Amino acid sequence: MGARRATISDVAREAGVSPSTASVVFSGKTPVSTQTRARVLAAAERLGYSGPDPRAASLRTGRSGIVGVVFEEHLGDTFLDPVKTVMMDGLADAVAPLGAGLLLLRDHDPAGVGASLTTAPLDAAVLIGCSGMLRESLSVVHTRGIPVVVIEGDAGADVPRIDLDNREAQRQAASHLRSLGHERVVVLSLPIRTDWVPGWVPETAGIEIDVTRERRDGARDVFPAAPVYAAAASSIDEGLAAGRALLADPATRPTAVIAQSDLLAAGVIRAAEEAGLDVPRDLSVTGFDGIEVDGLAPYELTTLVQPAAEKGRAAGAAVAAMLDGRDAASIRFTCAFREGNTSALAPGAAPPASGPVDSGG
Amino acid sequence: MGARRATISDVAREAGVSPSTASVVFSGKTPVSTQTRARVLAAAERLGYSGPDPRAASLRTGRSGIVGVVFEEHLGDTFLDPVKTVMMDGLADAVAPLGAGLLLLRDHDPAGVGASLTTAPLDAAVLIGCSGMLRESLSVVHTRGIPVVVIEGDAGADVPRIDLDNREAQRQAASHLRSLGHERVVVLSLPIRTDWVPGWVPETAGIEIDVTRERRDGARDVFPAAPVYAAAASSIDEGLAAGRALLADPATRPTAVIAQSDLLAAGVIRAAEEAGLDVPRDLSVTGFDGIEVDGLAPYELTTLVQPAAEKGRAAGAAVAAMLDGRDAASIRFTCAFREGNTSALAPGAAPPASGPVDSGG
DNA sequence: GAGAAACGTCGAATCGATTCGACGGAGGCC
DNA sequence: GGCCTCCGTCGAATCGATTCGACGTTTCTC
Repeated sequence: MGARRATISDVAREAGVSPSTASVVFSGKTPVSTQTRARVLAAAERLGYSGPDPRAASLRTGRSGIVGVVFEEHLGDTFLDPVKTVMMDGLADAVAPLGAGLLLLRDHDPAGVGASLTTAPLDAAVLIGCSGMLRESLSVVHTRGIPVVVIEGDAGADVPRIDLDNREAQRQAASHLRSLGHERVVVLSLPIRTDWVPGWVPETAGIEIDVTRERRDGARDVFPAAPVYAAAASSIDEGLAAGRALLADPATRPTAVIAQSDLLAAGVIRAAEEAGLDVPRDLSVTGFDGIEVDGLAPYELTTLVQPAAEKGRAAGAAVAAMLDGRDAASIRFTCAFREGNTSALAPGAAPPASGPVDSGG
Repeated sequence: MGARRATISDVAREAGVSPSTASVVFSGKTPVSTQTRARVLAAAERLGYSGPDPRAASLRTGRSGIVGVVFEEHLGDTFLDPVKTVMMDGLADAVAPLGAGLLLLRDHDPAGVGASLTTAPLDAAVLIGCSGMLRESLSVVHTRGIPVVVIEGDAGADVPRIDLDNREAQRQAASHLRSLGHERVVVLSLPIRTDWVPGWVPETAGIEIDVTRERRDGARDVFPAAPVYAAAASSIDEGLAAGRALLADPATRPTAVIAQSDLLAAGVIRAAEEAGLDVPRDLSVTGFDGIEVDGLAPYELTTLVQPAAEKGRAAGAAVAAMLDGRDAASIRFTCAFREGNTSALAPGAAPPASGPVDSGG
């Protein structure tokens, strides 16, 4: 009954060796004779000892084998986004060899309690696209002296970051549309800040979320006057709702929509179908991300393929480096333009003189 | 530079109090005079002390604030399944008030290293549908003396489990189909074991995965001779591939497919469309889960709606209870039958005498 | 055969905080 | 005014493992 769990000292005593020797048997950091090892293991078996207590070990070694991943949203919302899912997978792969696991953290802790950056035993932290609370999270992590890497966000000079050439990539898609003769183009953007209600973005409004701003800028490089309609999230449903709004008035209807995510683009295509428009004949739509959107067949989005898994892996590698005492470089990944069948000549436009776009090669 | 991080003793010394008092200021477990608190906080501020080291605290208290969630698959595969995603969300909600976070763990650790059940500082563990490694995981957890909850899996008598009335629910859908006159019915099942290659399941084959077996049994209660074709995973793509196989030969083609997940069902519907069949006129399809399948409109699946978020929350509640020293009861949730527009009278069948099914009320 | 190197084991210090019984002083009661 | 209570603070023990220099033995080398 009152059976306190066995400790390594108990095992050592049972095996007739010192605690240090027993410890070494489990950690393997120092050679131990075969018979000693066997004796210790047998003693452990007898006592039902299942290896060193991770809590005690982590106090001594200063390592817990835990990498925190900080999201700003509900987990459910996060994992609805295939890009994040794939990225997490890459991240998990990359930290596994470190002997580390991923701890899910929300930086906007509703209750005030809850495992958080402040109280979790972390070796390192990965912040994902948290533009809002980013500064706050960073300062917590910083005063705790925990290595940190940021994916898709600006964290200041000395924090390695992993991001994309959002602006350049989006510019490429926009050029593609321009070369197809499009002029009435609308940008359907991701939220411009957290808790954004879908709608047109006033020119005077600041765009707090980096990704959104960068992609918008890329589109504006080509279409300086393109209005921006921001959705509340990246999903087919949001895209559908936004698409309905954008396509409602035939008089002002755009000939092309530059969506900032594939899911939004898919929603716009559905909205177009609803409105009796043919994609791409009546409306061109471009996406962003390059994921497989279920249920979109036979459409293949014209989109920018981002290396999501690579991003995750790079973040993991950066964490590994910092844990090793080396310092990690920031990495900027490049998206690949992929032409699908959702973009075509603008209605009434003449075919372009040259190739449609500087898409590759 | 050699700036060692400040400890609580440093803070105490700086504030002119004892370490115990300083500790209490941060934990709030004992009343402290306002001025003492202020002095300690000021000292902490001065020294850049960001609160007690979680590692040390967890050694002393025996609590780490971490709940492990064990999957058997790749994270990416797991989160592809909306049911799991939603469940995780419920779980996250339920453990947050405990001050706990979720640590993602794969029980089948490829490298042998990697944070695992054995080495992570866990307060409790939640095992999800891991039928294969389940026993092994359980024994690890058990010798470590960690409370554990199992979702969708049999873990023996003294482990609380959260699951569904899979068999009864599936039987309900099958009855529905029978009452519509269907006789040539095929079960499109989830994998029958890990690493399963899609194909017909021989009658002699054992079904290792509980969910798969229970749902099959439910279907067999109504259609004892229904053949079973098992997919390799729950996804639209897998459903599509399976659907193609099932519908290939017009001579043997079923009039109804009982799919064990909504995603599989969606894939079958796509396959039917490809084959020029009308759903539900030529083919009825039922799903399981009751999630929103993107891109399936205008179809609304006839399916069994399971309370996924509730399951997660229940698991969290069970964990909370066990951490409190109470013991947690097993819970079996009930699915709700929902008739959509993907099931109809079997081709050439007479309308049923009574209502179509004992669906509710 | 003497000295050196190699190998395995041991001791003792240490990681940083928490906890609980003890203790001292201030205020209340009779 | 003396005694009792209450409240806040302090000491010291403890949580369980790791680490590294020291210390025999044994084996190898010249």
